[in-house]
Amino acid sequence: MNGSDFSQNVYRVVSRIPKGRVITYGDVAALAGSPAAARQVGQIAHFGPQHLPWQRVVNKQGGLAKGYPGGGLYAHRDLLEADGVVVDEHFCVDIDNLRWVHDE
DNA sequence: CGAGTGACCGCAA
DNA sequence: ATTGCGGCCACTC
Repeated sequence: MNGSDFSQNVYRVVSRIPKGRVITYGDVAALAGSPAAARQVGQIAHFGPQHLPWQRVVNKQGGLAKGYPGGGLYAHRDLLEADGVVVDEHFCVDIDNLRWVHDE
């Protein structure tokens, strides 16, 4: 039906991320239907809709996006803290504790 | 339409 | 621990 269900799926998953929670690119990709398309999630985040909370999407290490607009990690960090997420001086979040798994 | 690039992940050496 | 490679899909040249 659509030329890119994957993108549509990603939009749906990301838009469902609760505030104060984070998710990994790999998890978004897996929920979107392609567990190995984590890379694509980043591409969609950059070219996709800007009204989605991409700030809650981080990598497996809990590290923030390097290519984030505005100054990369600095902009990303501010947005995460605005959501109530704690970011350390190494631009890492407590992924093991805040990781959202499409359950709540 | 072909090739290169990219906000990543996982495995092998 | 680090480095290298393949894989996935969308976008730009």
